[in-house]
Amino acid sequence: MKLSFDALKQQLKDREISLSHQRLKVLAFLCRSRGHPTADEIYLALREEIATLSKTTVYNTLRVLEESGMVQAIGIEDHETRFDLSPPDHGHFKCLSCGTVSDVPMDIQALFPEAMNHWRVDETQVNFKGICPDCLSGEEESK
Amino acid sequence: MKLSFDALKQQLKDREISLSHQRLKVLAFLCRSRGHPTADEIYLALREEIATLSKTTVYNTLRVLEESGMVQAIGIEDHETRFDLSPPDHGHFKCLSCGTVSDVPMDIQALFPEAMNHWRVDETQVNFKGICPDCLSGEEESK
DNA sequence: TCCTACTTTGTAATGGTTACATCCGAGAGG
DNA sequence: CCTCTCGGATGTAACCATTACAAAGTAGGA
Repeated sequence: MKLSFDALKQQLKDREISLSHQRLKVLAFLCRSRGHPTADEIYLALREEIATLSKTTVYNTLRVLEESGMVQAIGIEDHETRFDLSPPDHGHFKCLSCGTVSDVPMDIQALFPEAMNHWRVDETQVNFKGICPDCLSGEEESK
Repeated sequence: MKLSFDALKQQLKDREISLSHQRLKVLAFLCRSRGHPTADEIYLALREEIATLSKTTVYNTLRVLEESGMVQAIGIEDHETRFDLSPPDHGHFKCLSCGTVSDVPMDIQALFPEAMNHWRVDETQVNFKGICPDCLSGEEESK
């Protein structure tokens, strides 16, 4: 369900964000990344491609992408922000056992109560925590 | 819709958590607090009553209360955890203008997709961000 | 009173994130 | 080519909420 890299490049152009080498790399990594990487994971992975990459650049880039609406910061964890490229039409589930963060398909746009129509909602996040099927079956086996 | 302080004290007893002076004070503060205070706000407020209060104690207490299920940690902000005493039958809304965090009544228990019945869900959080009515009307006036 | 376990306290460390000063590199204009 | 300019990239240092740890206090039981 991810957008293609070329489509993302076009989005950058449309928003008049210059397509620097580093920004394209961060975007490409988010594009091919299955999970929801942290800033540090992005930094460590891209460092192999760009030896001079700075962590500040990763944070700067993520902030630019977030402000432009192309990337969403997920606050499902206590001391780490994860980043998601997908359009915000789903929730997130964090497994407390293995730590994986998965997508949960659902219509999060329809959640805000209509009765509160005097509020302007810019962003909606739905976060679940629990145990994923893999870890659940593992627990049963170990009994 | 908050629980009474006495009911909370009884909950502590039921869970075999000793009712130390500091823990009762933290609980009482959460009880009479309208908003969703941060650990630091709790610390600063209670410091006037307990001069020797340590920040570590506040964090320890909040962790005990959270693990017992009496308090919920809200991760709606980037670098600050807020704490909520109320039962988890509502979402939260953070105003990006004034920073207030409000309750949003809704049935968050029914959110998880039935199709994912192999997942064990322990916790659900729904976080909205946007502009509250007060700030919206303020913006209009300033035009 | 002594013993033991639990709680509180204060300080030091941790670690993700940001501020800031500096450096680089591409494009504009000469 | 040269130089000027400006946005982006870099690295270091700082920030700050949170946690680890060790020491000191406290309550209850024998």
